[in-house]
Amino acid sequence: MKKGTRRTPTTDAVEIIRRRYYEGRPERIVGLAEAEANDTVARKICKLRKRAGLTQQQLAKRVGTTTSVISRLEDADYEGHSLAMLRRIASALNKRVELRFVSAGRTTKLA
Amino acid sequence: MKKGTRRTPTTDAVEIIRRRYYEGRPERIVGLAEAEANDTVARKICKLRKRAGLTQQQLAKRVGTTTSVISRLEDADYEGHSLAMLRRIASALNKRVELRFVSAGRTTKLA
DNA sequence: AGCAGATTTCGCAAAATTGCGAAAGTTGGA
DNA sequence: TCCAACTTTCGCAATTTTGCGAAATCTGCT
Repeated sequence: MKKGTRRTPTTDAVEIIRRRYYEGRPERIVGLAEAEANDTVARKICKLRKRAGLTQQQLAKRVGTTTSVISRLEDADYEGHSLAMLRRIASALNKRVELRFVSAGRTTKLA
Repeated sequence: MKKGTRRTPTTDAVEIIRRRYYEGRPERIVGLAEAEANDTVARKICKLRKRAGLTQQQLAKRVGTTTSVISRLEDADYEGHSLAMLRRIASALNKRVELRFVSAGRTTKLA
């Protein structure tokens, strides 16, 4: 990569698109980020809990909180998940949170 | 799985261990969760940013925040990452956050 | 219908994270 | 060494998430 005078020149397609769409418009990024299905995290927690054969109350006890909190976390509209809480839940189920930044659009395949 | 009278009986090793160690001791779980290398998330962000050839300031602009915030997120000792912020960062780099709850200890293999 | 267990919703206080600017500290090159 | 760019640290306000209990809903079963 050459050190650009103004800015690193790019031949990267996604980078070009990004510049067109988001540069100088942080709101868009924030919006995008929010919009992107958190939904999934909520469902994951829910499925995980059910798969473990636990009620919200039982999970709450293990996590060290209450049912209302668990319920909130499992709510598809909830957006406020913190890594800390996700980890607590994972630990309570003998799991571990794995985080990955993958190229937009692409879905990671597991072996 | 049979429906247990009191509680679902288990032959699952990790589940047995979990019961011995954590049941009724939510503090332990919280502790474990905190201890578990957040470190990694910080490094991921840092590497990701550098790989994209950006300075903290440039990333900050894209994300819609300041350098001090980025610096904090990249600090290995920082534990307060929120999914919302991680997503904003991912979006700013044309990526997406993928979250997974994997069995403790096991490392996921990619295809 | 009536009951017991499970989940959701409401409200508010406490705690934690983000926002932001300024100052201090680092790093690399001229 | 000096300079410019980059990163880290500090403090505090603003916003957000968690904690928690009570009441309202929902579900499945008899």
